[in-house]
Amino acid sequence: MQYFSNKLTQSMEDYLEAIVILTSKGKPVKVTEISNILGVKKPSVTSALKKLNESNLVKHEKYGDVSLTEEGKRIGHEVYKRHRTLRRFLTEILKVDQEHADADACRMEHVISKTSLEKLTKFLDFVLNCPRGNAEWLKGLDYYFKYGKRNKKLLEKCNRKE
Amino acid sequence: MQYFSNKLTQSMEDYLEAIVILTSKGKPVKVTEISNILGVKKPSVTSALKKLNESNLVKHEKYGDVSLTEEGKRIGHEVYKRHRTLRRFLTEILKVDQEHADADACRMEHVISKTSLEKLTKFLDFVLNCPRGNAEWLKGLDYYFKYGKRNKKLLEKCNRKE
DNA sequence: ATATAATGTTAGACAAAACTAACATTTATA
DNA sequence: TATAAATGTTAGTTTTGTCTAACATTATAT
Repeated sequence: MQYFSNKLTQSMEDYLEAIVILTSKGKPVKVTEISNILGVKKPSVTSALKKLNESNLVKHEKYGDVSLTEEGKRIGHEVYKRHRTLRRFLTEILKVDQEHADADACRMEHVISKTSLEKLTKFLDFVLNCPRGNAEWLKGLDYYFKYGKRNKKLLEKCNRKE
Repeated sequence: MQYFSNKLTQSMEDYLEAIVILTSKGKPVKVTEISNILGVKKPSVTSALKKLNESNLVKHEKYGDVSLTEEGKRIGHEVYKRHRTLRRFLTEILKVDQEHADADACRMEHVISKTSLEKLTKFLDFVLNCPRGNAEWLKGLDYYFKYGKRNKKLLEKCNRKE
């Protein structure tokens, strides 16, 4: 039995997330691919895998393929979900380009609290699955991003007495 | 002449930000206070100040008070502004409590890109300085946060043909 | 089947940023 | 003003996570 309560470092979370992503592609996960996806050299990967193996988050034998334990999977997926939520906010609400959105999500995913992430998720649920009112509102936002000022037409609608 | 293009580490940004905040209180800035505000021991502060002094971002002589150079001020204020923007989003849009909002902002401020931050700023400008339409929209969001579902009354309004 | 390429590991160096313990200086106080 | 308390520094250790160089293993291809 082991205690997993000790928080993982950002770096270790990155490794787990990368393995989740690579695993989802169906092919066996190799050190080199992790190295590429994370932009670190291979010895760094070997060393990280050793640690994660000792923490029972990763299964990896010398020269072998890499896979996740149940707990590793759980954490990796969680991190990846944080990533997707943040990226979704950045691209769909803030209209940040893919590049920046991904890079930012990749760093913020390690530091946002559970509390804030839950709220962000709700926020996205609310805004993006809306019958109609918010579509209107989002249109206004798009316009504001594009032209730096409010769309008069939409504005009038808003101001008008109901 | 010196090149400041080399990115500062998160830690060094934290020190500059802390000094900005302490400076704004009017009293001379001491090592101990920086130590308290950042939750590190005093030798860590001394050592950080030494580095920042060498990079011409901080003025600090042995046993003396701490102050910022122009460049240090510039960077420190920038970081602090990022912090405030993020906190504002977390508290005013996501309704995250002060504690979490501050902690999260404190970490995210170092990793969010300029691009995303600018968009976030615009977003807040748009949403929070709105004549009326968005106030309505925000009310809906508040309700959704509170009760986990949409307010029927507000919803009807949204759906109704205009 | 063997040489070569690709892949993976080991060992050891290094940097950042924290820490503790011990010492130095400054400030406050009796 | 002498001494205690508060404040600050130095030296040295530790942790984490990189890296390079050299070596080991596995896969590929003639």
